[in-house]
Amino acid sequence: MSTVEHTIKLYNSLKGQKEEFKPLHPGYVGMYVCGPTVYSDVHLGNCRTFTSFDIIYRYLMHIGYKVRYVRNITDVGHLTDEGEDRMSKGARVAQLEPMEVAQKYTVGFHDMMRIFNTLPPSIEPRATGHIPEQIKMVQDIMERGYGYERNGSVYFNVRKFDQENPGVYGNLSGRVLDDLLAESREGLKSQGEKDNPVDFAIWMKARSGDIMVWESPWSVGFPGWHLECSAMSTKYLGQTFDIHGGGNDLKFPHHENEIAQNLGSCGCTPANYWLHANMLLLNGKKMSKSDGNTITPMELFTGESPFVTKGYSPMVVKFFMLMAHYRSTLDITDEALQAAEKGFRRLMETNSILQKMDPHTADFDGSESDTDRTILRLIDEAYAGMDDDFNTAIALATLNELGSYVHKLANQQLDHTEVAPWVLERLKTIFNAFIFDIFGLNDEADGGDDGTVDGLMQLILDIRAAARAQKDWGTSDKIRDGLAAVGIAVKDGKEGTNWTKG
RNA sequence: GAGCAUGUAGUCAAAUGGACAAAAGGCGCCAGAUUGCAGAUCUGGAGGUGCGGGUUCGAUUCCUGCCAUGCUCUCCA
Repeated sequence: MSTVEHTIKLYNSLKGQKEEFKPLHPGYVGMYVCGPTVYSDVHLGNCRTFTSFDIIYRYLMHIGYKVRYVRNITDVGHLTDEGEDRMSKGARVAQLEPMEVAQKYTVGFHDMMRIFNTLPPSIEPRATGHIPEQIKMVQDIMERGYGYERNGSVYFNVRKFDQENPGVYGNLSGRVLDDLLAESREGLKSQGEKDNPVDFAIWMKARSGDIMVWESPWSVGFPGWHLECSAMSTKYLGQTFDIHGGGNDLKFPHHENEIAQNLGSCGCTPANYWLHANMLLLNGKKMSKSDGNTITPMELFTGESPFVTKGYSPMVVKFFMLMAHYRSTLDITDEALQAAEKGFRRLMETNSILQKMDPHTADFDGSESDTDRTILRLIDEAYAGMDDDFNTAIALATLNELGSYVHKLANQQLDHTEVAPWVLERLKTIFNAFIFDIFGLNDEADGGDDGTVDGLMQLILDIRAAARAQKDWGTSDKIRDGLAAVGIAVKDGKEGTNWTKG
């Protein structure tokens, strides 16, 4: 039984267009997202990808889906440009056990995901914990004739796969196999033991010095990089599932090879919908360690970077990400972050004003005003934005428009009777839902306070109000300036005096 | 070198084959209201579809060339 009333449209990379989302089982969604390779600190770009999919996860749940969200940890098999396992290399460099490296960066990754207030996935499987499943998949692929062994390593026969499944390989990334073959023809001489340069390893025989190795029917070795996602998505979501996500840069070859492996092992397409989050830029350029155009999440938070004039809190960074659509590149600039900081604070304050409002039931005449209709229309627009490929930019813009009604009410520029009690209640519910449940923001300003500060502030502001009543501006301003010095902003309004921290 | 994307005010960014009041929204800027002042808030305003060609009654949107930027591939597991 499905209770989901929303029709979601999402951009399917497989088709290159938006289409209506139809889950395999009504009311349920299976979603797999390629997680990090834990051999170094998490990259800011990864934070965007996982934040984007966290919001997709949250939204699907919000509208009533039961979602199983699987996001893996890759801790073996992903090789560096020099052909060394990334985990092993990390271990060698730091003189640690590979599992120590994996543990260190997995913990760091989890910490960062918590800092960004993302929900943990339903299942977070590790590649090293699924070696038997991966070996089984290699066997299945070989049985179906798409794998061949060379000196203890096993390769996936891309050309044969393409001949028997025309149009599949390259479809996701918009590549033509013949072009790939032609391009790599020059490299024929150095293709090693592969029959064809486009073939890829699904099992690698260990070389001397490799430390992360397992027994297999072919050799002591380790699984190929792309295999773990195929094996683990199959294990936890089934041979065919709804959504597969990841960063845009994984489209080729990683996701293309994943599809080939799944089809090659069981003859079935893995995911119906492929979603790809786009890249983060820094000052209009790609982030790159080699030319110094890069910033880590921690540097962004602390402000210890030449690219920012100050630190920006995790929620500000997250809010900044929400201002763009997940499928667009997003350019990080100091100015844009400052804008996001103000926008975020404003939205949170608007919400806190809204949540304190009482509906005016006493003098409500039961009619529906133009304001009511506008508010309801804007709420629908916010949902319509999210329904249309999770467009957080539209949802956010709509919340801002709704916010101006909140302030008009608070300033008595709009009469309370203009908003029906039930409309106000709905507005309050929707604001909380979008900000906290869907976007996963949190109010950093009121964290960890037991009410002492509230009490103190009340006392101080009472004293100041008394001074102001006497037109004692000296005392009034001394209090305001003193509080400003410790980071508390005092704002006088029609309804009395407000204060905010930060 | 190849494939695929993207290019929207000062800035980040959304949307759209048209007309409407009107190409969202955030930040910045200007003016007014409010205020003891400041802030916040409200109202109003200035400012934009990279360059050229094509399709169309009409193009920011579709096609195409150029330029710029990005991703992937070009060596390999």
